[in-house]
Amino acid sequence: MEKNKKEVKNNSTEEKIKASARKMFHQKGFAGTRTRDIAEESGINLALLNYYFRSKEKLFQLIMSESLDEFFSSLHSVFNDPVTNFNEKIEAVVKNYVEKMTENPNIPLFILSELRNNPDQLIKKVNAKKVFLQSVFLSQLDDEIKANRINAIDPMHFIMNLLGMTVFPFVASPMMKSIGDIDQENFDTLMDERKKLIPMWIKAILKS
Amino acid sequence: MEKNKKEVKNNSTEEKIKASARKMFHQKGFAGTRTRDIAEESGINLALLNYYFRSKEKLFQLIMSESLDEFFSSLHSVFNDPVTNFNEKIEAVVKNYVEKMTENPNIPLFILSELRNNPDQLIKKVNAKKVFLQSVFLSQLDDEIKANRINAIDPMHFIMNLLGMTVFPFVASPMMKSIGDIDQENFDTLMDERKKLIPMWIKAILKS
DNA sequence: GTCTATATACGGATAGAC
DNA sequence: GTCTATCCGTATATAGAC
Repeated sequence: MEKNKKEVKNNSTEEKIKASARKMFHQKGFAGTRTRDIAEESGINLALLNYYFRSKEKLFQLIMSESLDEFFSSLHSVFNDPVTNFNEKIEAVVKNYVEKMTENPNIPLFILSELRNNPDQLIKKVNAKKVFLQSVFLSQLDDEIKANRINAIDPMHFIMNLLGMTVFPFVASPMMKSIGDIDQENFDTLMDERKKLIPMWIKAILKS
Repeated sequence: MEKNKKEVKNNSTEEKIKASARKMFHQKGFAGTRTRDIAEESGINLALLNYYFRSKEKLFQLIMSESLDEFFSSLHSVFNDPVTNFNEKIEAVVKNYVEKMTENPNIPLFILSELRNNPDQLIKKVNAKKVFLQSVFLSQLDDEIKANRINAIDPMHFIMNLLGMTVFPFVASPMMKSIGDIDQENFDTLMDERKKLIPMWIKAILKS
């Protein structure tokens, strides 16, 4: 079978380095990762890292940028999908994130801890208003409140609850496993359950 | 006025170094902090850091250990307080953590990101079963469920919701501020509101 | 494009004077 | 106890051969 561009790209040296860099940075952060680790991990020579990406810093920026995209683009597209309704959007966000983070559990903590010292990266990268404040989702939340005569909720409280319930367990997974005395398999099962439960709970909160 | 031991201790060189180390480690983590930064921050000489604490690693372990204590001891004592009831415990935990993290916003992300590579620190330090699994609080949760004939909830889901709603906004504060286009003052106001709201929402979830 | 060897800088830690 | 000066290992980055 002939290889398409994507497949070729994935096998190139450049992509191998990027894949290893992603893995290491996600695991240990910028300061905790050595370029030698990345080189070793990808089986290439250290000099090639600088040949392709110029510096550790530049390579990191690339990974960070892509990670932010991956994390926020799905939020943006779900929240602004014109065809789905309110409930469907909540279900989609939760399912989407739980599955993504089960697959790649280190992304959220990576983003949050690196953002701590460089919050500007996010501001430059993500149009906050379009992602959430002016999203289709938010007007649907408004409609929901009016239609069902339920108490208004500050959108920020709403999103904190939604992301808190969905993302926090992954950010805190070692702590959760320790507190609950459970292993990775138990943890994943719980997260799978939450795909159904969180949307339910979110609705219960709205009605309270 | 005569100074007591605590005050003297707080002014000592040793304590000044510890205070700066705490600040820097909380902000930038172990790998991101240079011993020179700590020395400069505290106005003391770099050599004194090693004189008092032997090594960066040892100093870090000390800070980490104290931070874990601070974070979990309150959880433990609230959850095992024999005189408070179920609702009071929830209110106490939320109030306690919101106030603590408003005062010192970097602690939770510090703990979580450092724990990522050394989960054992937590296991050694915190008796998971006593903090939560065998706590007075958990038996009260059981009673609550039976008495009110509400649906059972896995305790792990419960604690994930409680801590997720309470802790996550602080862990993700740069992201929350960006998404909501708010400043520190707005953020603190929201967090203050959550002291009342989260216990309410937690109850709504239980009844759902 | 890929390698080996190396320049250069940085960070943790200590020796030794005061 | 506190300082200055310095050692030494380590990490990033580059020069230059192939």
